[in-house]
Amino acid sequence: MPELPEVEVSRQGLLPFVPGQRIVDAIFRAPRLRHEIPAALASRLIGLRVDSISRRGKYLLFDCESRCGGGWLILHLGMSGSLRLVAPGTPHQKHDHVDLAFAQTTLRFRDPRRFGTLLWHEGADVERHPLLAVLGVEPLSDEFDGDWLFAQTRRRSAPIKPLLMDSHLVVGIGNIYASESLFQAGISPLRAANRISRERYRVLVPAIRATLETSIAAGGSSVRDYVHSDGGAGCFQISCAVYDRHREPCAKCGRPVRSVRQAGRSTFYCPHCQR
DNA sequence: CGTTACCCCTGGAGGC
DNA sequence: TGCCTCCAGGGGTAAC
Repeated sequence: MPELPEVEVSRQGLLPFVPGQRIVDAIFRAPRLRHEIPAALASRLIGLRVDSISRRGKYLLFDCESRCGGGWLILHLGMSGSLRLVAPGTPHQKHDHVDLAFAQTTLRFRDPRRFGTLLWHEGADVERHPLLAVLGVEPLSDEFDGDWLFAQTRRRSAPIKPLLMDSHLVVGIGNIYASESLFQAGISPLRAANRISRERYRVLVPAIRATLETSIAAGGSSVRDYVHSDGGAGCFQISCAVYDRHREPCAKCGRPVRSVRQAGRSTFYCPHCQR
């Protein structure tokens, strides 16, 4: 489920409850998610205080006293991961793979498909972790603007849509918001990135930013429900203009939305409104 | 170097 | 009801 907005909203949901708390227990019920979970990780974590929670792309970064002998817990929700805060002692259900227990609450990670990731980085410099060091710019940062993306795509002949999803270029834009942003900007997802004008990139980038920020704001209004509920990601089913609307009428022109496959992922767009 | 195919895994939807 | 196929909001790696 999670794209950047879901990860950010999850982070915001944890902020009032987790930072400042000490890990009193760590339970790993699966030997591995995407990566193997070191057998010694639980004992390494117990006793450390979570000082802050930050985000890089779709990774959540838990600062566990990293500047005084600790390190960073790196969490990626993958395709089907979700976080919840539950009362201590709450029975776990299927696919509840990780518990981080604090004095008053337990952070529980559920991930049916196990594409998620849990990693430990010893020491303070988490940005130098191999998986983080190669990441591109944050889409909500000032650095990410139309001129920058135009410059970055001069030698890229791939279609723009899979490029927007390339985390080595820009992080956090997943399959839904890539389609939605391109629809808002009126750009065909099939168009080669190096055949899009600077002016159109100056429309696309704000469209991406607006799409992500709108979604964060919508999720943010129900943050408590999200992190505290055991329901799914219902609050994130923001109205999509084209995503998952194959053959439905386009909101702008009424002609049918088309679905195509690009780099193994479904793309939705309006052939009439997007060029 | 840039681009794409494949793979990891479980579950739900729909066809027969 | 069961069985099969396909699909799913991610991303690292290998091969072209």
